[in-house]
Amino acid sequence: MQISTDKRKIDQILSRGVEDVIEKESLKAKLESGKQLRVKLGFDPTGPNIHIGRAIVLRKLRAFQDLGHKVIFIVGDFTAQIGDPSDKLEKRPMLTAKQVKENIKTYKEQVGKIIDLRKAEFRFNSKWLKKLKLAELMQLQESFTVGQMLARRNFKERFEKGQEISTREFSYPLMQGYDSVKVAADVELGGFDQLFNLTAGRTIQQHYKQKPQDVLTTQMLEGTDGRKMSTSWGNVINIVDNPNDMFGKIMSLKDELIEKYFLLCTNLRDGEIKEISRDNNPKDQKMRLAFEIVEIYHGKDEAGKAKKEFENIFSGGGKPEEIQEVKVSEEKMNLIDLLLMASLASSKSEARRLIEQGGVRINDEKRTDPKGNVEITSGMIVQVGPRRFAKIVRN
RNA sequence: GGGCAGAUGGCGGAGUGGUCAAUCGCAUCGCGCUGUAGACGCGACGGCUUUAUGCCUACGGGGGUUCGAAUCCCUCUCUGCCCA
Repeated sequence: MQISTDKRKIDQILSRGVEDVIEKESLKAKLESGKQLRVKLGFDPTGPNIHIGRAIVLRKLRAFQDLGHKVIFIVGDFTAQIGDPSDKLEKRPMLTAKQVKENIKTYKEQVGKIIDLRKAEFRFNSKWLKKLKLAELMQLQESFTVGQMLARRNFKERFEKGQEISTREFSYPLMQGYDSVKVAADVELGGFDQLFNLTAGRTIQQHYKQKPQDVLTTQMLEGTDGRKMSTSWGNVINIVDNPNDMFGKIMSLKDELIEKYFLLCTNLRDGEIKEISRDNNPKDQKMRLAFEIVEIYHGKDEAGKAKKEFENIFSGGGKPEEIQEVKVSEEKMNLIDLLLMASLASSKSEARRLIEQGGVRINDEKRTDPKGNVEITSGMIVQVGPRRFAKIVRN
């Protein structure tokens, strides 16, 4: 495989969406040398889905691959169980083997949406970490002191706040570093929150008489509401989200984040992004952004459809093309029960509240009587709020 | 091993014997407005019903005191800090 040393591409790799490079000169020289590099990236499958925040670094990995370098993707199936303390200001729970297995199911497929797996190494770190003997682990532990560990910001904060830190959490960076040794990485990528783990890899490689890897960290992407992107916050855009959801979530993005999303999540050139943000109001910028991102993961056709759907429902107040159908056998039903049956409310109290607050419509007609009965006709549309629909089908 | 502090709703965090289904903030949901599911404003936000000064469940688990406990006592579990 021919290695590209195109200066502009290298420059782009080292700058766009990049937070920090250690050591920049070294990495630049390596890239320009024309030698094939071993570029490592690892994800712990702590959840079943990869979101577009994590995709940033995957896309960066892809950029290395496009230059002809060897890409090594590591699934942290073992480390996921240990729990990476990096991004948490609280203790990270350990996952069970079963949970991890469940999460891994579609991982390869998701990663394959971004990098070319045929040319990549795809590895599981349980393969070597599981076999690690206690004596070996101790040797590994010898490479770090408690002081060094506590220098890390989130450990320090937790320590000072009097929150717990288990020594198990100290082992995490050691294992990640050991991965680097095992795959003999020249470069490791990661989100900026991974900085400590990544540089730990350098220390550990040297401990094992390898040359320390260079480290490239990418910028972190906030979730749609401006807070850290996190599944538990519900502000996450997953790369497997269906086109309509993905489009809609991007439209709900905080205005201040538009340009950042363009830079980190799309392939548009820097200049083009500047033009878009100069010439359009935030809504239209977001329409474009949403289109670009959906296109990356679902293709142009789907992106076009999602755009239309969005305009139809939200700009036009229409209904979606596909509405979930609910089968009903009664001729007449209490409105509350109908909402429950259609999963448009999770309890009777909630259903009642929705009705009283004027959020419920049947065939576009507002219903405000919580005790009211509804004549069931096949094909009738029950709507809650602006965007939740169900189609009733008699059987 | 000893001492001290703590465990409250999805999260943070008030509340120290009745007026507590529990102030407030975040998140969520509805309505209005609009540039959209953005921003802003208003409202709701445990469940159930006979919608009521109604019933049930809930303030880490169990037991007790009391007419009455998230609040007091005992005990268990978990966590933090300090001493050894």
